[in-house]
Amino acid sequence: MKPRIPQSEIYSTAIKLFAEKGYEKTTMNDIAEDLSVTKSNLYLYAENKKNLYENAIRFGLTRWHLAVNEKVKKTVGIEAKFRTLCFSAYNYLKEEGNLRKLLHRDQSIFPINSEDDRFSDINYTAMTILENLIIEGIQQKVFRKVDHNRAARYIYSVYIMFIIKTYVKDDTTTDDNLLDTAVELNLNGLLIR
Amino acid sequence: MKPRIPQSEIYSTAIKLFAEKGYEKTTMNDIAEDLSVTKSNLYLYAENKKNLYENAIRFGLTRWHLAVNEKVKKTVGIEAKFRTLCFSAYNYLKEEGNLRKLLHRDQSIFPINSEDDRFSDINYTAMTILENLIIEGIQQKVFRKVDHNRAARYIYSVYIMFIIKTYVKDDTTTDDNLLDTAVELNLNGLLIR
Amino acid sequence: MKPRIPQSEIYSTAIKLFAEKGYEKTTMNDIAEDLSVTKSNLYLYAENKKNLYENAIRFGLTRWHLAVNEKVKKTVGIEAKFRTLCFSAYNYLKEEGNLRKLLHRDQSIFPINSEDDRFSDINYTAMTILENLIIEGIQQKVFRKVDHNRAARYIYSVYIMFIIKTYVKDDTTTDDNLLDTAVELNLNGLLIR
Amino acid sequence: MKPRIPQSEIYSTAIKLFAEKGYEKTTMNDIAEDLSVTKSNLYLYAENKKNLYENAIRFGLTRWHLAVNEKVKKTVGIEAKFRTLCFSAYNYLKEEGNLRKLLHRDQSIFPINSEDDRFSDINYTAMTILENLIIEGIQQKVFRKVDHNRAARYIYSVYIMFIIKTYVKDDTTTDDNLLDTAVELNLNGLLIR
DNA sequence: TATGAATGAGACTTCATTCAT
DNA sequence: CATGAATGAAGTCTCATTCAT
Repeated sequence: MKPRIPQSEIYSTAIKLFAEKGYEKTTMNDIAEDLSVTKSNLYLYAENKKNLYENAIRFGLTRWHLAVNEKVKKTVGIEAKFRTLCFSAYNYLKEEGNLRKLLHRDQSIFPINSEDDRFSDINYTAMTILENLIIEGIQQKVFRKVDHNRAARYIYSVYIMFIIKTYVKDDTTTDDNLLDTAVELNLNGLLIR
Repeated sequence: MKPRIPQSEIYSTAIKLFAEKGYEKTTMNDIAEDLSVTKSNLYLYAENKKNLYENAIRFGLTRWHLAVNEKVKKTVGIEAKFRTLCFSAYNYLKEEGNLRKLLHRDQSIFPINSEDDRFSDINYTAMTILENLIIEGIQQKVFRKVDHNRAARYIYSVYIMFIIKTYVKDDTTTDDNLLDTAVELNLNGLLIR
Repeated sequence: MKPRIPQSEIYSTAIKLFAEKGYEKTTMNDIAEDLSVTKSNLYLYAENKKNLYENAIRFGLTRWHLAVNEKVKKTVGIEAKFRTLCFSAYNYLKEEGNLRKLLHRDQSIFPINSEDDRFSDINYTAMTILENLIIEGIQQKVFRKVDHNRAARYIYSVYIMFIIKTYVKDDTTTDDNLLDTAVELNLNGLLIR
Repeated sequence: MKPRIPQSEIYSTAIKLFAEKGYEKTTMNDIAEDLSVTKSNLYLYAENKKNLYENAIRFGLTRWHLAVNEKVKKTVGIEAKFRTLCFSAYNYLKEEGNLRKLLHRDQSIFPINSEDDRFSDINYTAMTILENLIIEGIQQKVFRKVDHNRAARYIYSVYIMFIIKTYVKDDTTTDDNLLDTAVELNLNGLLIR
């Protein structure tokens, strides 16, 4: 008998298909077939379509944040951490094309306003990492005394938008320099001269 | 007998509904009803749903660009023109909530890369306005010698993203200062010091 | 183009099929096919399955009551009216096998308690005819002074049950004498000796 | 290891659930869960759903009849036996709400005609008790010379129907007087004056 | 004996699109 | 031009039943 399908596989597949065809055009059957499983079997793992969609995104975002956080932790120094945060988040999506495409498709995943944010919990943790970095920078007199919460929210969403849009299709051909510029720009904006 | 429905009315209605409920959730019937017309009658004006969607967007974008262009033409001086471009585009969307919501929903309307751009022709004209402004600025030695095409593309999409995301829901409550900052930042980046 | 299907035809067909196979086992497709119509077309006439079911019953009951009422009106004399009421109700179902089978299947159509009666409005009119008859009989000193409401409710439901259960399958072979006995028994119970 | 589940427990549970939600709406899973058993395990005890349903009813009816028969045996005198039969059958259902509700739901369990009676064997024994009582009464010249078989069948089903319909919902609030009246009425009909 | 997993058949419902009038 | 009616394809979801362990 086939082994239990791991949730991660289900979510990965769901992300892949939702990314490729969009929520509406992706049928539960598509996902089931891709998993070499019957549609009804898929319903053992997913309560319903919407649910599967949200959970898959949750799964993808969390994995992304974990990876980024890992890198940031290993870095020393405020400025360096800031750059690591930006670039590792960026590079992760370079690999995970499906997640990227999904985020690209469904912009509502990252609302600039925390109200009506279905993933506020996840987005919150991510933003908190950034905010803490800014706070730390301010305390260390590296950053200017900005409104750290607003600054975090702003930079967070700008990067998200930026990252998502910068990539092209499936290939990862992209203009890294654009990000360089953007990061330096923002970092500069924060630094005390 | 009911008069021929003007295309503009059809497109406006389509934009409104697609904006409110999204492409998939909006039915041809919804649109027809809103126009006080039967579904079958609507098919006299629109080849099919996808077609109607694209044409409606085309219509909306064009009207937007025309309005912006009008304002820019009336302005004198490179820097002033640049600012007018940004702010009038922004303000237009403040009024046209439906178009804004539609753009918000379907991010693929503004791909950063011209390939796979369904509206490349329209976006192209818009970007050209910007690019010409930059070229003119360079010629007048007001702007630095940047890659004007790339700069235009970049600034164009950043503004688009920014504008779309900055608005909140239906109300037009927004943080105008954020745009101020962004505009000045970019303008500064272009100017020769 | 095929003409609009009359509602009565839809209801008749629905009654037939629901009677034959029961609510759950009857599919919308079955009904549609029997009407030589597509399933989706059927949905133009019926909001949904449950709805169609209830309305079909409503239709059937109403037609039944109208027919009975017609006969009663033409009859003279309390006792005669009482008998006409019982027997014409009985005979009608003899013809309308489908309605009978449906009532047989779904006993909840005739709850002895008016609460939770989905068809209280229809059942009410029927019972009222009976009750008025009893009231009239009491006034004319033909019937004993019974609690006319309770008596009506009791007799109504006993007859219903009786009538429904007495018939056999499709053929109308039945023991008319049983009804004779029952009617006389109840009539006797009401009469002043 | 869990002990073998007694059949009686399975049937009781099945009756309970079928009574509450009806045949179609009750899933094998519901029953299994209520028994704290897996669905697949349930299939060790029940061949299939229909089968389980019928056997559960069989079980319930038999237990009912046994209880009633017990009481009747202990009673002396034709008339008294007749009353005991009616009232103990009635009172038993007062306690066994689930069985009652099930009978209420599925009227086909008691067809007035022995053909197409799935439980003819069980109903037969019950009716036989009644018929024998009538025969005995006739022999003792207490009852009139009626067609004992027909009388038994008639009275049996009227009582069944009556009993089932008289109860209200879950509570056992009911109009006992109605039954009194009915019993006396029928008994009167049988007695030699 | 027990069970988690799988499945196939089917249910209801929605809609873009066409067609006959 | 206009439209009511019809349709077909597809979509989500449920469940009795079986199978491999």
